[in-house]
Amino acid sequence: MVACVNNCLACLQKLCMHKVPIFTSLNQEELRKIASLIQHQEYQKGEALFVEGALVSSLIIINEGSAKAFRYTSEGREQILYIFAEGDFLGEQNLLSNQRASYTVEALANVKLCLLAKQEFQQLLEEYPTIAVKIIAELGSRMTRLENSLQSIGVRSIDARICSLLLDFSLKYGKAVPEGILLRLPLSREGMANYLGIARETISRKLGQFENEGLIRGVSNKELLILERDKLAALAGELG
Amino acid sequence: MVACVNNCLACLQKLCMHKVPIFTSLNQEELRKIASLIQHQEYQKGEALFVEGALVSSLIIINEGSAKAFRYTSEGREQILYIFAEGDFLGEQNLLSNQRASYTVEALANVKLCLLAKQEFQQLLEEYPTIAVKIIAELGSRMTRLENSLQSIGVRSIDARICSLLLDFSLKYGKAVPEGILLRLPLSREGMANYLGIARETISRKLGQFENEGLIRGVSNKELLILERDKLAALAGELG
DNA sequence: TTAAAACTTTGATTTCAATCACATAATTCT
DNA sequence: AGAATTATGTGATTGAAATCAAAGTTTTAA
Repeated sequence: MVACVNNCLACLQKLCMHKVPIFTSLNQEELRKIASLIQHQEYQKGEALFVEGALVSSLIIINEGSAKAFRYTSEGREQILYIFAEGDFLGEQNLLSNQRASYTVEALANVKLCLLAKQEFQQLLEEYPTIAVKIIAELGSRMTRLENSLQSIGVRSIDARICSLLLDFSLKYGKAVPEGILLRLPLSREGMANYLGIARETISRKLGQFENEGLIRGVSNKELLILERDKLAALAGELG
Repeated sequence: MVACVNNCLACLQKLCMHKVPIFTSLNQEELRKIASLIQHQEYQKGEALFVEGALVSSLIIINEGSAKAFRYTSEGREQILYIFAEGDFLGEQNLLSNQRASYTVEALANVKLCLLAKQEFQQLLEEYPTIAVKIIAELGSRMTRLENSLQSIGVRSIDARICSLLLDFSLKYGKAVPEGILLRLPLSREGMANYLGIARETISRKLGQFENEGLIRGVSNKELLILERDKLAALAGELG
């Protein structure tokens, strides 16, 4: 018996539920129950998980990979609103208030998703009210992130905004190495430009400038090394 | 008896609870119960309801007046994040996830507040789980608004951003009059500049330009008339 | 493996809003 | 009311990033 339970636990560890904070209040028994309700899907890089205006019918949890959420501005530029990574969930708005998706979400790399159907999700909320509180908390922190973006996009100095972005990425995608922080960029130059609302060429130039100043070093196109984290933070204005 | 109930109902109408969507699922009996828990406060124009970093101990509902939420950018500029109006609530993050306030909130005019203490609020959530769902829904729509701001601030054309702002304001603060929409601005020129992340002088110039073009007419310093809503919307890029 | 397509860098030029400086208007205070 | 303070408007100048243009580079696909 014990062996079996251990076995099951081991198998649960691999599931998205363990990566997502909204389920942390549940015990093993409950998690197992939910696990049986979860569906899986995979998308290739570049595919849309859903598009603006869609009615999303499941809670989507990212189990592997990452995705960007964006809309088009009136100028036709793509404005990126969020980068979702492993453990993030999305689609909750559509499930709880019946709104249509307010942005398109597209895979930045191949992604594996865990899906929880609307009905099951709503039932779950009734059964475990603590989940609702967790969701409110998570939405709160997501709002804080959005507020940060809004603030940093409101900063006029583009240098500061780019530094903020690099530091942001370093927290999520960086690995400490002897020389500094090695960073695998989730976005292309164009993507970063769209995230910050600036021109692609400007990112290139600024990154080049930072490299000349010895703050960073380009390793490959998609990887860079942060050499002087502190100076970068100072440039960013200690915003985070 | 009936008279008494009517009386009580009449009195309830005046309370903030009726202005705030999170309580709409409750019946009269329940509302009355909550009403007894509510405290009142008033702030003068310019006073801070709370400052960034504070531990807010109540759910705050705006019963009259309006307030701005802002932070300082690394450049020392005030970046406005939200304008709260009658019926909006705030402070829920601090109550549910014990975070400190991530912005300062300051009265734009004299405001009357209804306060619901943390304990009572949490108890309420347990008693009426539907309130949690309402809150999630409301947070969702607030996020949508933030996303809109983020998108519109990401729009490079400043004309478009100003038009968006005017149209936004017209929905909340505008009255239809024969000539168009009469708008009492909740923010000064400087405030608008801080909301959009641009210079005060630029707002002045653009507003002047729009007036020359016949899109708007300045009535007084704080009031303006939108003459050509459609053209304004076209300039805004139909964003809303 | 090469060809094509997509992405990136770099340079030259232009544009538009920030800044500076000051005049004018509107509020607030006593 | 009148002075003081604060907010707003306008012109001149500057500067930084957008745009345009074109050459490299990397990735993808055939």
